Amino acid sequence: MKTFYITTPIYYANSLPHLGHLYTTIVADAVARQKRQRGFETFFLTGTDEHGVNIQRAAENAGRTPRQQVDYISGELKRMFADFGLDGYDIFMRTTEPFHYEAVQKLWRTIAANKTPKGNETIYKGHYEGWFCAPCAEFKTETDYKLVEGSDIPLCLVHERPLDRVAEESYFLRLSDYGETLLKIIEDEPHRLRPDARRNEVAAFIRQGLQDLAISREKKSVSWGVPVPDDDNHVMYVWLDALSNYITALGWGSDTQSGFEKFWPSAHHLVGKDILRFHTVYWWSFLLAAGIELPQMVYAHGMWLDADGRKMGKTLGNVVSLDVLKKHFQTDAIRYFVLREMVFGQDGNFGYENLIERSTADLANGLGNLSSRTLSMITKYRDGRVPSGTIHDANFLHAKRVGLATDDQELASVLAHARDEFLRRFDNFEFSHALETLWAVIARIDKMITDSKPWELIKDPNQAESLSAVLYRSTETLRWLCVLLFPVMPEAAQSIYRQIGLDGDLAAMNPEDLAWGGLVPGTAIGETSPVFPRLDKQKIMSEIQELKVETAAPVEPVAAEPVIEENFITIDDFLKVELKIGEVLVCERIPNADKLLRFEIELGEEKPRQILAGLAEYYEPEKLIGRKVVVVANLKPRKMRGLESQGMICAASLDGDDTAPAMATFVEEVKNGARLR
RNA sequence: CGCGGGGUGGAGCAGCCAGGUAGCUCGUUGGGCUCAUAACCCAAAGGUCGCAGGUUCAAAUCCUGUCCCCGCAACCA
Repeated sequence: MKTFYITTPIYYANSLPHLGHLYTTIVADAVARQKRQRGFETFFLTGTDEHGVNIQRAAENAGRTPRQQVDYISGELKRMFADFGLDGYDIFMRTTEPFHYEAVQKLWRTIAANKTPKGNETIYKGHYEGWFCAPCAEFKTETDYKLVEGSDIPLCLVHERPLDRVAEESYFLRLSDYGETLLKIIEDEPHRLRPDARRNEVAAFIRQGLQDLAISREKKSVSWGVPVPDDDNHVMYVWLDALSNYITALGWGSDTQSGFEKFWPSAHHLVGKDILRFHTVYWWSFLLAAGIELPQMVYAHGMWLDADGRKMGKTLGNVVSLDVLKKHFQTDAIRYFVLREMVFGQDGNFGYENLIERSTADLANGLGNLSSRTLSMITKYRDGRVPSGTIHDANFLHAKRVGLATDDQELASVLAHARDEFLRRFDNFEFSHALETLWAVIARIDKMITDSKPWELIKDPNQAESLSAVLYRSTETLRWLCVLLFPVMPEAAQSIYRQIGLDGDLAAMNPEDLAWGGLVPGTAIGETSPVFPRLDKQKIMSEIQELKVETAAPVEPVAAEPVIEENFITIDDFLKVELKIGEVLVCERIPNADKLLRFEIELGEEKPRQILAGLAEYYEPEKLIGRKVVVVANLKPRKMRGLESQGMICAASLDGDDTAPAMATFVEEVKNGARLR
């Protein structure tokens, strides 16, 4: 039997579910459903990655044990999946499962027993000292962190949080020996890494040269993880532990490997483009080192941006809320939207308004309306029974007169072609294009109905067969669409199917077996009701707005009281800050810096001060020369771009507002060096 | 020359890899129709496919250069 194995990433159990989790899982769910329809024995994996120092921290912050933390998050994720009808997975993998521990340890041993392609030991013990970011789960080099005034501990650029200085014994995987092998695979077997643009990116990364990879941490610094075999002092690095879930979940390394043997050869990983490197360079190296076949495909999809194409983030407040989605939208509409809107592999825009518009245009006005008008006519004109589509010779002329084809052949072949194209596109992960082909069919049927004017045919006894044919063709097309669309919108498809009067389970119907004429004339249609209720855009948008205000509001009063108290400073505190008036003598741009301006400022001291400020985006340097400015004169000097900045220029701006700041100045004449107080 | 993505009618996008009369959705205007969830159908207006070269019988598509926008990185006390 044909098999198919599809995975989402296992989601890191340190934060609550968000749109990204929902999206990848919807895609995997749709693919899995279609493969099942088509007779593939399918295994669909999702789950949580539950180890690492970051989860230890998240647990501490929440006053939980790590175990409670991961139970909580994986519970929330399961609940979210249930809310959105994503219950088709075969395993909810958790890396804290005992069987996973055993299997990962076996993987470690297997790797250690092998040699690299260059004949070296795969794993060796060494020392690593560096700045480590727990959320990223990786060591940071100079270019990956920033230093902040008054602290020797750098911040991670991604997470804006202090790094840990990690100087410890560590096991390393000799990744540096695998670069050439990896490159060759990427070049010779391009289907394993998609889409193309991402493949090039990964290849470029490998060509830069691979560093050996630390694959363990000392237990004393990280205890929450899988122990390294035969060394009590070490715990596995979280990526090795996490990535191997894709095989341990199938039983690799256990007594019963049959699942692994059956499904692994057809493995397809869906990942966000942010974790592609881990799923190719690292994961593939682990597999190569262990002598295990590589997955068939790693597909990196894009990210959802907001309606204006900006990255979603808490600071911008433009994050799509799963609660809002659940409250206001049908899950099938959401599923359709994400699959239709995003060209798979590229980034896409997600706004509630886009979702409403597409739901209205494609689902309510398109598919829903076609179903509605067809079934309604069958009720009114044919006593609720699907009529025969046959037009006999005697009525050919009548049919031709209203522009109706006398047989079904053309439509049947259009549908067959659309079906093939849909499946081909779907197989190729081109969901958006796949769906387009079906909507072209809907438009065609709408046109057939409008052109043949059933409401007039009903008045002419000679056109009885023409009318029946129109209704049959439309209904039969709907039947096809239900089978094809089931993976994308299971509930709606099944609902329309039932309304047509059919009671089979679409999950088990192979679209490849669809044949024109499968709908038996005489079938009594079911009870009809709108499948996609019309959405009132204004109403929904204002409700969403209210919800935002409601949820945002309560935070403030609670925080307000104590904070204000703390925010007062004494006059002594203020006098510590030496604010002086200075005159700009020199102002110029600094090469290779977009934001920095270099100033020389006369403060009534022996020498002018050199001060750097991030104003280049807002001011013409030449125009600032001669201007009086307010300078913080006793700020600790700091180097930027290799130049020392000996103070700071005061300017007004709003937090989170990226409009131009305004430099402080005076209306009256002030002498250089005058102090503000 | 830091890395990547993108510039196609009013808006959002597809087409580009495998050159051959520029397409989709929404919007606008006019018309038709009434079976249908104020829906559906037709028609029209609207594009120098960022710009400049080149290859070619033929370029949105391939090549070279260039400008602009968006992420990321650097830089912003």
